[in-house]
Amino acid sequence: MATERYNAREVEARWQKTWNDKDVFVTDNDDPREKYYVLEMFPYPSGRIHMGHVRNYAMGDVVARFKRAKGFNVLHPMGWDAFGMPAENAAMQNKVHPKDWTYDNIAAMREQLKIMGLSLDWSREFATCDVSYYTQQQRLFLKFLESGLVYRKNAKVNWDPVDMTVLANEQVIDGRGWRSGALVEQRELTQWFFKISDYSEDLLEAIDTLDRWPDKVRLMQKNWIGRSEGLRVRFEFVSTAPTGDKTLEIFTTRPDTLFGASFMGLSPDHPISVKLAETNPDLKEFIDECRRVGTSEEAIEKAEKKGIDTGLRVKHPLDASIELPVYVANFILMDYGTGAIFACPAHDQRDLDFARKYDLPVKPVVLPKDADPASFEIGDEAFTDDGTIFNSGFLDGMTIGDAKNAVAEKLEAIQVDGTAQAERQVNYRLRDWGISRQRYWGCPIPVIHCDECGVVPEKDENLPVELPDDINFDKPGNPLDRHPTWRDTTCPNCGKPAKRETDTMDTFVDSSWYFARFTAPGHDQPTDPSAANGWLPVDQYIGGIEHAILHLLYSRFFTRAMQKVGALDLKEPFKGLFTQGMVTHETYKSADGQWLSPADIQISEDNGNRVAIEAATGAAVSIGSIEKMSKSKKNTVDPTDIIDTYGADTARWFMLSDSPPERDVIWTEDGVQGAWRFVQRVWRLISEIAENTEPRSGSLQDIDDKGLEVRRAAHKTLAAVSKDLESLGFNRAVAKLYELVNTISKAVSEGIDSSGKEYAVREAADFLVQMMAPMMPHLAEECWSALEHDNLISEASWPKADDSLLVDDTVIYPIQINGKRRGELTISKEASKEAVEAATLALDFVQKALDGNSPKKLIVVPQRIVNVVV
RNA sequence: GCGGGCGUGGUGGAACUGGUAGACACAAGGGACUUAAAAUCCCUCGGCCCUAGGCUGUACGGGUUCGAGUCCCGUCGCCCGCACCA
Repeated sequence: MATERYNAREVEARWQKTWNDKDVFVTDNDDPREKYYVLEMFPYPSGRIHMGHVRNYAMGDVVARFKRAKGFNVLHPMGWDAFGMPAENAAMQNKVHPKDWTYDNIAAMREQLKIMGLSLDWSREFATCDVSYYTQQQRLFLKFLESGLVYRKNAKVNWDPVDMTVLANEQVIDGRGWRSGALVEQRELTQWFFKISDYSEDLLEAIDTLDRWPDKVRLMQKNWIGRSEGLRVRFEFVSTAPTGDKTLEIFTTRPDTLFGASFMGLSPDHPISVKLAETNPDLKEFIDECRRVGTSEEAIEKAEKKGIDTGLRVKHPLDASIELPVYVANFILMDYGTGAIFACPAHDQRDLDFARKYDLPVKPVVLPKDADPASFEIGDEAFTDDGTIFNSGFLDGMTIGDAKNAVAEKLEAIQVDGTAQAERQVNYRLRDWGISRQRYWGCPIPVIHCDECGVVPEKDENLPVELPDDINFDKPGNPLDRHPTWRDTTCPNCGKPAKRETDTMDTFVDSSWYFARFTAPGHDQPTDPSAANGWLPVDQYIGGIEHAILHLLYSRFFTRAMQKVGALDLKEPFKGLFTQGMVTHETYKSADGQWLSPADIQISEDNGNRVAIEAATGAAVSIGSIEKMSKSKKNTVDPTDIIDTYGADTARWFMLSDSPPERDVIWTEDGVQGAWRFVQRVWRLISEIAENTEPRSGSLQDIDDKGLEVRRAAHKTLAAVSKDLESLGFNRAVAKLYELVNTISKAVSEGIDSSGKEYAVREAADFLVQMMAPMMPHLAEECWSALEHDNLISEASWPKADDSLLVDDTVIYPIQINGKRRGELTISKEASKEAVEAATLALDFVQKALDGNSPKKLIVVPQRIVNVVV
C-alpha cells in the first residue's frame, strides 16, 4: 500500500483556504439556533505569539468547534489589547511611532494565529487602539460620568522625577524607578476614579452565583473585596484636638474587646497627626520617616512597630474614669476604616508588639476555654481565638458574638457631641479604581478644563477625542502635555478657550468591555443592546490565572455600570471561566553562567543520564530546572518554528495532551515528536481504511463479535470524549482517542473479513475523525475527505452514541477476599444479586479460602465488585 | 503570619458519587524488518520473593469502613494568593 506521508504544511494551508473562502466561521447574529459564546483573553500585540497563546487558543478552539458541531450558533472572536506602555518604550528606544509599532505587531501576530487554523470569526476583529473602539469607550466614560460612576479626587502616585512619569507599584523597585533608577517620590495628583466601591457588596454576593468559575478565583476575589463587619466608635477627647475635633472616630471589628483598650492609634496621614506635626518637630520627623519607608515593600514587611505619643487623651466610652493615650503609629493605614484605631494588645498581635515596646498595659478580656481567669496572662503572643469575655464589667461571661452586639447596642444609644457614639458599619478592602495614566498611548479621557466652568465633559457630537499622531518622545514626560496645539480647545459649555485633559485611561478599561463590543463590533454606540443581551454572558471564558482579580473584577464592575447606563442588561459577563496553566520548559546554562536557548543545545544519553552540549561549540551545558517559558531565561520555543516543522495540528495536539489544562505543561521535544507520530499514524490508519472499505457499505445484519467489539469501543469512546470535551478534560479525551486508534488498528490488521466488520470499522473511523476534529481540524478534514464524505467536517454535526452499545452483556466482577483481590468472575449483566453470590461461592479460590465454613459476610456491589469476608 | 491547593512508577499523568491503583503517553530495554539508518511493527517496564503464584505499594503516622489514592485526625514537604485591613 502506497500511502503518502502526511504533509501537514500543504494540507493545513489548503483547508484554511477552504474555510476562509466559504466563510465557515463567520457568525450571524440573527441565526436562530441556541447561542454559545467562547472567548479567550485577547492578546497584547507584543510582536510574536508564544506557546502560552498556542495553548490558550487551542483550548478555546476545541470548545468552539465542539459546540459548533453540537449545533450551537457559536461566537468565537479575536481582537487586540493594543494600548499600553511597551509601545511607548519601543518609541523611546527605537524611534518608531507607537501606532506603527502596534499595528505592525498586530499584522505579524494575526498571520501567526491564522496558521494555527483557529475557527475564529475574523470579520469581528478590532484593536482597542482603533479610533472606532476608543471613541465608543469615551462615549461610555461620559455616560458613566453622567450617572455618577466617575469622580475626581486627589491621590498619591509614585513619581519618577527623572523620567517625569508616574510609575505603577510594580515599576518601583527598592524605592527606585525601574528604568531611571531615581528615588521615587510620592506625589499628590488629581485623578479620575471609577466608583467600583458602589458595587462592593453586589460584586461580593454575586460571586456565589458564579458556579462555573474556579473556586480559587472566587476566593481570591472575595478576599480582594475584603468585607468586614464592625463598629465605628467616637471617643471623646479629654480636651479638644488642635483640629477642633471633639471626638476621635475609629473603626473596629472587635468591639467586644473594648474593655481591654490600652491606647489609641492614628495613621501618620491622619488629619490630626498632620496638624500636630506642624508644631511638633519630632512628630514631623517621624511622619516623614514613615512616608519614606512607604515605597519599599520589603521595608514595610519588616518594619518594626513604632509610634510617638501625641499627648492627647481620650475617654473610654464605657468607663469615663479611664483615659487612653493617643499615639501616632506607623502600622495604621489611612485609607482603611477611619485611619484611627483603639488598640487592645491582649487580643491583637500588632497592638501587642507596640504595647510591649512602649510599655503600655496589656489587659486580657477574652478567656480561652478551660483557662483560669485569675492566672491567665498574655506573653508574646496575642490571644485571637474564641473564648469567653471577662474583666469587662457588664460583658463578663458573654461569648464574643454576644459581646459585640451588646457593645454596639449600648453605644448606639449614647449621644456624644450630638450624634450616636457608635454605629455599625461594613467595611471593604476594595478601593475605587483610579484610571488616570499620565501617558500617550491610551484612550484619552474626554473632558475639558475651563477656567470659567471647571471640569466639563466633551460633547458627544465632538467625539472622538483623537490621539494626535505628531508626537515625539525626545523628552521625558507625557507627549500630550507638551504638544503645541492638541491641548487647546474651546469649552463645550461657555465656548471660551480651554484645555483638554491630557491623562489617558488605564488599559484595564479597554479590556473591561471588549467582550461586549464583539457582539456588534461596528455599531455606532458602544453596544447594540439587543446583540449584547443576545450573546452575553460569555459561556466559556479562557485565560491565565494572572487575571484572576483585576481584569475579571473590573469587567464585572463594567458590566454592572453598562447595565446602569442602558448599554446592556445583565450583571455578570462571564458564566464559565477557565484558567489554564503555563507552558514551561527546561532551562540550560553554559559554564560561564549564561542562559542558553533550547535551539542551541544538543541532548544525549550517557549511562542513563541526560547530558547537554552547546551545538555550535560542543561545550558542556548544565541542565537546569523547569521554568515558565521566558525571554530572560531563553527557554522559549517559537510556535512558528514548531508549526513550520510539524504543522499546527501537532502543536495543538501536544498542548492538549498529557497535562490537565489547568496545570502547567512541560514542553519537550520528545513530546512533540510523539504527537507528530500520532498524526502520521492516524493518517496511515484512515488511508488504509479508506482504501480497503467502501463508504456507507457493510451491513449491521451479520455483525460478529469482533465487529461488535469495535462498535462498542467506538461508541463508548464517543460518549466519554463528549463528556470530557464538555468539561474541558482535553488530556482525558486525548488518552481515549489513543485507545480507540489502538483498537481500530488492531481490528484492521486482523483483517476486515465480513460486511459487519466493514460497517463497524467504517463507523469507528468516522467517529474517530469527528472526535479529533476540534483538536486537529486540518488532519480531520483531510481524513474526512479521504473517507469520501462530501461535506466539511467543520460543518458536520457531532455523532450520537448508541446507548445500547455503552454497556456490555457481561460484567467482570473482581472478587475480593477480605478486601484483597483474589480473582474475577465473568457473569451476565442481568444476573441477579443471588446469582452473583452463588457463582462467587462456587469459585475454586473462594471455596479454598472458606475452607468449608460459610462466609461471615458477602458484599455484592451490582456491576462493580464482590467482597467475601471469611 | 493568614487563606487556599497539592503530594500516585524513571517522567507527564489516569482512576466516575469510597469498589480490580498505575489507563494513555513519554523515556528506557529487548526483538522483527533493513546492507545500514530513519520510519514502522511486536514484547518488557512500581518494588520485593525462586516460578505457579505470593507479598508489598498512592509523602509519613494513626483512624473510620467488608473495602481508602479517594473520607477523618495529626506530621512533613511543595505550590499559589493576600499580607500591618484594626
